[in-house]
Amino acid sequence: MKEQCIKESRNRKNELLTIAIKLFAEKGYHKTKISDIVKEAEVSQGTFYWYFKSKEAIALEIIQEGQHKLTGVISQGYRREFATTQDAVKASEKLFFEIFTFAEENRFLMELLLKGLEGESSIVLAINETKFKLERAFQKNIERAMQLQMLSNSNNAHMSAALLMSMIEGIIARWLFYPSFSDEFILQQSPEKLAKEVATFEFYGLLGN
Amino acid sequence: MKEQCIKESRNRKNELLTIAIKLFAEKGYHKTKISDIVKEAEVSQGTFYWYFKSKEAIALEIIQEGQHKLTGVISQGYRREFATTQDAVKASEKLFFEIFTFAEENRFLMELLLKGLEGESSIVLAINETKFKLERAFQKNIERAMQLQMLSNSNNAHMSAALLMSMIEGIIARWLFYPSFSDEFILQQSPEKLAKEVATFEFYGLLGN
DNA sequence: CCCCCCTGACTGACTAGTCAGTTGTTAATG
DNA sequence: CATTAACAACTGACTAGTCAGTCAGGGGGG
Repeated sequence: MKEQCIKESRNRKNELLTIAIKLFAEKGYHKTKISDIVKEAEVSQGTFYWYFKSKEAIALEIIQEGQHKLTGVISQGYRREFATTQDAVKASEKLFFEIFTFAEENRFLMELLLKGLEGESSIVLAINETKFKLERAFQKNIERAMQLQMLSNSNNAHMSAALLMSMIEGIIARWLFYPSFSDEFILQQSPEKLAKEVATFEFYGLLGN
Repeated sequence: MKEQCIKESRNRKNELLTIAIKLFAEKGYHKTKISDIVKEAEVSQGTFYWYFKSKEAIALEIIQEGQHKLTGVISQGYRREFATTQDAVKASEKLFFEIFTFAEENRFLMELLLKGLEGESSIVLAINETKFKLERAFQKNIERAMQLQMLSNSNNAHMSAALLMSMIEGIIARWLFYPSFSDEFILQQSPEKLAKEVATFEFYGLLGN
């Protein structure tokens, strides 16, 4: 009975979270009213404030959940041992594939993390922290590859990580959030295809392949 | 006298525009109040509405001005004739240098164009249009290089343009808008250095150079 | 006297957050 | 078994603050 109660309440909270993620992503933080959220959840406004201290609080909870999930995805991708260039490209491709798949499955969450939420500064901070962690993971990976002599030491890991992260961000944004933006080309691609394109570009640039 | 009058009024309008650009970039669209803008311009709120129909209107005017300026910068960069790879890299570098310099000189405007303004949908639309035009210019450039046999036809101009644009966006954002983000590394770079790094990566990827 | 530029107090809509009260369930007590 | 208490989950009308946009009026040049 008690179990039942707790379970029920968990669901309520999750319902609210899910709806909030969707609405924030669709309409933006400011344009999403608490009244919109509770209307869609079919609860009263008071109920919202039973589960969340404020509008800012629910946003932060969303971001933190997202950060946790995302870091889980990329933490798999750390390089451990030497590999051939071929293997390295394949490994990158696999990591990108996983990121793109995650993005596709968590479209709204991803939209929030990448677009930014434009809310209170605490929210912006939390989002930047998430991006920062991701970028650092890429950087570590590149540094490791340099140590292992897989990449020339003339590479700048910081810069390359930033460029890589930018590409991933940009492709996901064009792919998922801006239909009608890139002439519907990127829109139609599968995660596999996108991962392959990005990984190839990452290693070989315009001239290679 | 009339000249004088018109000139004066032009100045007022420009003052308001400049201040609005700065505040929108610094605090975001929603957090910038009309009262903030007029306070800094030392005019009354009524004056603002003498020059602009609404808050949305001033934002749109800002975006459109920015779009015009920016397209001016990149329209120089169109490729006309065949060049060696070396020359192509140099040309890219020069274009990026110009874009980065423009960004540095128009920091706030650039921040608005890249970060997005999160305002009314008409504003978002105008911004996306601007980005779209830029990306198309890159694409045209790449296609031209392919026609001229400077690049392999296995390149995907659409995709490459998107990746390139993403890199530029990302680097500018890290460089100008997020101090403390990238460990102060990118922050300290000159436009020349950044242009060189991006151009190298563009052509050679991680493996090259 | 008109018109351009400007004033700033005011209004009205909007919305995050509150609160007094309701319901239903479990637990303790006599 | 009835009674009481306690509490968690929920309700929705209400408040208080915010802010885009208005308007009646004022000066000064032509």
